[in-house]
Formats: sequence, C-alpha cells, structure tokens
Amino acid sequence: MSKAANTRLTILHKAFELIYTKGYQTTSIDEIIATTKVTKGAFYYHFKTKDEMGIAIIEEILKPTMMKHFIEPIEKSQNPIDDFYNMISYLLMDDPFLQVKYGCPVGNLTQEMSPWNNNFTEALRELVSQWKLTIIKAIEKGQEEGLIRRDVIAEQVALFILSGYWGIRNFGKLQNNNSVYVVYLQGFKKYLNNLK
Amino acid sequence: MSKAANTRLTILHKAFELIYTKGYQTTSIDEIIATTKVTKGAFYYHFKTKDEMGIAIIEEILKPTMMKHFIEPIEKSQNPIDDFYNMISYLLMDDPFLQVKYGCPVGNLTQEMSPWNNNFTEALRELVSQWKLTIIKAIEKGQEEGLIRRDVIAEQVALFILSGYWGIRNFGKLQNNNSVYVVYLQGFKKYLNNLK
DNA sequence: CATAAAAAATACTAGTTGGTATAAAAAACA
DNA sequence: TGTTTTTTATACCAACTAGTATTTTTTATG
Repeated sequence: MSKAANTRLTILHKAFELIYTKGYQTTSIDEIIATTKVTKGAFYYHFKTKDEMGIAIIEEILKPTMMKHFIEPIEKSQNPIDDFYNMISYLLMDDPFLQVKYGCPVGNLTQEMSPWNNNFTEALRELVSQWKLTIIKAIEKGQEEGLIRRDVIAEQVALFILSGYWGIRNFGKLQNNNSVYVVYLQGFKKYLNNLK
Repeated sequence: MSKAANTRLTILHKAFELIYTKGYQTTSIDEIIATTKVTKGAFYYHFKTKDEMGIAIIEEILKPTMMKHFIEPIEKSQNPIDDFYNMISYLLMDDPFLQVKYGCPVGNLTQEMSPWNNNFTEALRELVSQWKLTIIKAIEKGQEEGLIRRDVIAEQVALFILSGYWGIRNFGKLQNNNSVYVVYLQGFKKYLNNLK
C-alpha cells in the first residue's frame, strides 16, 4: 500500500474510533489530525470535507466489516435460529471493538446524522437494508427446510431482531453494564425458539 | 404563573423542541434565544449553564410527561398485554408531538449525551428505570391474575419491550416512513400474545 | 410613592469550528 | 538526471460557540 493510501486509511480508522466513542459532530477535524498526527493539508488532500470523510467511513469501513462478519455468515447459514442468536450474542458480548458504553456505531450514526445529512442516511439505510434482507432470506430458507414455522412473517421477525438489537444497545449505553445484555439475550433466545 | 416563570417555561419547551429535532450539542444557545425571542441575559438568569437547562428539560418536561401518560396508565392497568400494546402503538402512531423522522427524545438524548455528561445519563436512567419497573410490576400483577404465563420472567420481557421500542424508533429515523412501525406492531402483538 | 430585589437587555470575550491559500517536500516518471 | 505530479506542511480566516460583565427595566413590597 502506498504511503498516501496509508495516511488515508489511518485517518479513516482513527476518525471512526473517535466518532464511535464521542459522536460525529463533536469530533473535530483538529482532534482527528492531532490523534493521527496528520496535518490539515494532508487531511484536506484526501477528503474535500468532513462529511465526505464521514461517508467514506461508512462505505469503506462499516460496510465491508458488516459484509464479512454479519451478512456473509448468515447467507451461508444452515441453522438460522442458532445463527441469529450467535450473531447478536457475539455483537453484544464478544466483539472486541464494540463497548457497552458506546453503543452500536451504526445506531449512533443513524440517531445523530439522519436529521442533518441525507448522504449519511442514504449510506446507512443501504447497509441496514442489506442486513435486514439477509435475515429475511435466511428465515425463508429456514421455512423451506422446516426449521421455522410457516406462519412466521419473515420481514416482521427481521425488523424485530434488528430493532431489539439497536434498542438494547441504547440501554447498554444508559446502564454501562452488560448485565442488561445477559437478560436481553435470555429473552431473545426464547423469542427465537418460538419461531420453530 | 408569573411572567418570569413563563419565560423559563418557554425556554424549556422551545429548547426541547429544537433539541428533539436537531440534537442537543448542535442546538446553540443563540438559536434557542432567537426562536424564543428571549435575550441572553434572561436565559442565563434562569439557567447557570446550557447543561443545567438540559437537565431541567429532562426533569421538568420529560419526566412529568412520562409519568402522566405512560407510567400511571400502566400502573392502573387491568389488562397488561393490551395496555402494553396500546402504549407502544400510541407512541409510534398517534402521539401528536413525536415524529417518525426524529425518533424518541429519550433515546436520542441517551445516545448523544451518555458519553458526555453524567448528569444527563443519571436523569435519563432514573426515568427509564421507573418505566421499566412499572412494566415489571404490571407483568407480575398480570401473572397473579392469570393473564400472563407463570414462567414468563418479568424483567426479561420489560427489557424486550423497551428495547424493541427504542430500536424501531431508530429504524423509523432511517426510513422516515411509518410503514416500519406498522410491521413492527404486528410482530409486537404476536410477541405479547405469546406471553398469555 | 420610594426603594430594594428580581428579571431582562446589551455588548463583549476567549476559544473553537470547518475550511482555504500557498508553499514545501516527496514520489513518479521522462 | 531534471521535471512534473502527488502528497504534506504551515499559517491563516470568518463564523460560531458558551459564557460574562454591566446596565437597564420591571416587579414586589414597605
């Protein structure tokens, strides 16, 4: 990787970290260039505006991560019920990057940016739609294979799963204690078993 | 009400509206005093700092509204399952103040402020805890009366209900279309019926 | 009515914000 | 190598931020 491409990636990663922990609008460019040790000239060579960088974070960091770790595994799923549980459980309890007190990066950005910037909303909507669609397909496949009841409405369940995840993430931010995750996951397991 | 008390309330209400639609940190005091037509002198006579005003919004607007419209009705509930559904359905579909694209005020503030200000987090935590506790009690009462299965774990369900609500609110922000609410509510109804 | 206290108005500050203009250095290539 | 292009560095700006100091007006009270 060229040196220039490297500075670009460094900016994206460090900025993402700052934004995840502090919020987008309250993360200043001065702070980003201070922590990355990149000058303002370099920053504005790689990104025309702060918002362009924000979109790049979604497109070049969030989307690929999402694809690799959550979309593709569900697509290959042989056992949707278990895999849904494992996906959410991993995100809540095991993912080494995510922290209880900082919530879900996608949820945070949605919450903060949707009133402000349509490009953000659009990019996030795409990401989430794909996630939802993957879950829907996995449910339908599970129904064909007799693993999930036929009267289950796939979209309803997909929405329920993702909403619950975002919501409990917000709860986690409030309590800063993953005991709420434990209780939530128990309820989530029961909910999933009801789909069988 | 004295004139002074009136300006104070005007500030709180208008500021709350701005914060709900735009976020706390991006709502400036200059903007608040411009829309309220109150001068800076008046503002800082009533509130020592911006954050003090923010806390006052939670304590004097959010909490009382919450108590009156969502806590007390559930406390008096004769039929918890129906009342849970009605509460969430009202919040999502009928409340005249709340809008799809702006999400849930409590959720928004939690998301935005918990990394920044512990007083906010504390005040919001209190509010949410009370809501959760009320739901738990209603479930337990329902169990005693044979309306809800005995093996249901009240806290699990309360957490599930509130998480789902916060999450679908976030979804609504992303889609800016209450059709997601409709689908969600259908799934929510099924979930609740499973508790019987 | 006089006077003290409460409430509101005005003008200002120091610090921060995203972004720009321009120059310097590094890399690519002839 | 010399020269063009890419990348980075530095210094700056106008607009905005929360908050302050001071004065003026309004209200309550004897």
